[in-house]
Amino acid sequence: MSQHILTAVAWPYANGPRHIGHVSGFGVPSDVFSRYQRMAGNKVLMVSGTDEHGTPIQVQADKEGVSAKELADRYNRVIAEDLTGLGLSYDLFTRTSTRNHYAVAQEIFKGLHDNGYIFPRTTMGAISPSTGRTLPDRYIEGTCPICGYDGARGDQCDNCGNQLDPIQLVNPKSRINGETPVFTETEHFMLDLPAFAEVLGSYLQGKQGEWRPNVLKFALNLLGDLQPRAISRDLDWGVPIPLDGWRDQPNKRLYVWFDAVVGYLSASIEWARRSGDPDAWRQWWQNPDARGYYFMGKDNIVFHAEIWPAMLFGYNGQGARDGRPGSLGALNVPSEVVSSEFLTMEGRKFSSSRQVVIYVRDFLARYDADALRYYIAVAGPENQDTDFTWQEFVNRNNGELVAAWGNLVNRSISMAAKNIGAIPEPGDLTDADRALLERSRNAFGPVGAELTRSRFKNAITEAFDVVRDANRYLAEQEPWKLKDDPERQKSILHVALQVVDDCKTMLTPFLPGSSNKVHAMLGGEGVWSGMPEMREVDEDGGESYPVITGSYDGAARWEHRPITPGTPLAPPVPLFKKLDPKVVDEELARLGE
RNA sequence: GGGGCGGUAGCUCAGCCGGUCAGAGCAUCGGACUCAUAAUCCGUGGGUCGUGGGUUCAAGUCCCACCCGCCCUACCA
Repeated sequence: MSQHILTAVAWPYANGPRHIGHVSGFGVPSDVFSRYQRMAGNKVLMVSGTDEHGTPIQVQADKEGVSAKELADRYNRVIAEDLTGLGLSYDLFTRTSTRNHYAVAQEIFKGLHDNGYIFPRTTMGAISPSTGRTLPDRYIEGTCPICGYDGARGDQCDNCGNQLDPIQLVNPKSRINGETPVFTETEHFMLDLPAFAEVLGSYLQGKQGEWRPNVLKFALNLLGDLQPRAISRDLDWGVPIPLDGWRDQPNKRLYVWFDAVVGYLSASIEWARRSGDPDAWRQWWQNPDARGYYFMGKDNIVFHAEIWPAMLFGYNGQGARDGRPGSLGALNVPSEVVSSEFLTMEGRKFSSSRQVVIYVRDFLARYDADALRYYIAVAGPENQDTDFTWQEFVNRNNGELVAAWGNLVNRSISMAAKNIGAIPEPGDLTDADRALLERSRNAFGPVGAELTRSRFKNAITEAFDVVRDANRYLAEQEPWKLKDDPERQKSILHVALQVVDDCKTMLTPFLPGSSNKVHAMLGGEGVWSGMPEMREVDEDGGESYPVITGSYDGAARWEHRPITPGTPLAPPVPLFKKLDPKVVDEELARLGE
């Protein structure tokens, strides 16, 4: 049964290039999932984009002497290029600075406001005197009033660990430019999260046994202490507040997190419009049978398991104050929130400033996308923090990707091409032949089941078990010794090629680029698994910007597919590059300290 | 300070509701093979499952405390 599946991928923040830790959290897992779901026959809509508003981008732009928009333009493009290079199959990867996004974010705000879930409140805020902008707590530092440590930040003292308010700091200073912040009354809008305690509670309870326990436990725990949360800031870079008297205020904008989570919806709407059917998004957002899967790193659980559902409930009129759905109609809340843990780099936290980092761009300049995808799938932070080391990367690449899978493909096709020149016709099959064929064919079920549950490590490990069995089969059958028994040799090679084809199919979600190569090497025609492309678009003739999109309805299906004897075979080219162990030292030398 | 997650062989990691759970891959060592990017295949050593208590007939697997690492900590005051 075909199902509509929304793959909502966390929006990378456009204040700089993204590193491999970022894409290990949201990028690769969401793409593996989406590719599998498409192969399984479901209608996938995979959306994301760059998150471009907020103070950190403004601060970075000020530092570089450019406007926030210019900075966002630059990194939007860089990030889009990188994600395309990784082969992430977005149906639409857009950005939050589009007119469409502004309109949709404002619509959600209005819907929540109309239903009474947003209210104003006067608070004390720190303002930068030179810019008039909100100075976020963590950009203020001073002397800790509790322990006297003089590098305390406005939100917390790193020395004594106490949580602070910036107004408590002795001698507060802006970390941006050293000026003394002014504490002044300012009016902001608050989202009334307590009004959703009940509906969120039953929503989350209903996910028991379905979501990863760490996500659910975390979200349930937050329920105990829901407080109204500010959804506006004193800043000129962001989405204006769509209320009379506020709309035109130059220094009031929606808090970046509020508009960012709306991006899933606005991107879906943008996608629909570009696809020629402006209402197509409704199939993923309003069809009760549709499912929405959200992928992110663990730092984002609160927004996806708590706040975004609350916003949707409020928009639908399903909180404590009831209400009615906004003009878009009632919207689906997330079916599942899939969170990754964190990747560390050679035992340390990623840090751009300390050069403890490898950017996606730099990685792809030297290594293949599938090599990184493989590493993240098999050794990434799926259930706990994991460590990326160059040694481990080289080991995995050379010992597993190249030596096990790449070599199986190469030796099988090579022998068949050399001896027969085509996919051979099998003769009578032995027990060993049938055992391997069944083993391979029967793997689709369990591997697919793991993929459905987002258990990617288990899935790829089980697929690789088949690869190992195939290598063992060849070692036992020794087809290279059967020059005087060509019929038996043909049968063996037929079996080997069939299993290579099965493995290629099962590895497609993880390794789409190399699977396409195997498809072609085995004489397959047409597109096997579609790859993303960047395209320049605009809004009604406005400024153009890049998006990632693509046609992913290739031939790939999640099923055993009989190979066709007689299909001509050419000598194969190696699937993957074997890495010189020296790259470990070279890469380590690039890291800071 | 509060909440959460993790600490399992040299390395990277699997181990849902307690009872073949002490595992996989790589690395080491020994052997086989040569079709293949010196790849593959077979065999082998190695861990008191962070520490200390407790519950139980039985605990990496549950409870408590502690140590270490990581994530979150809005609003208000």
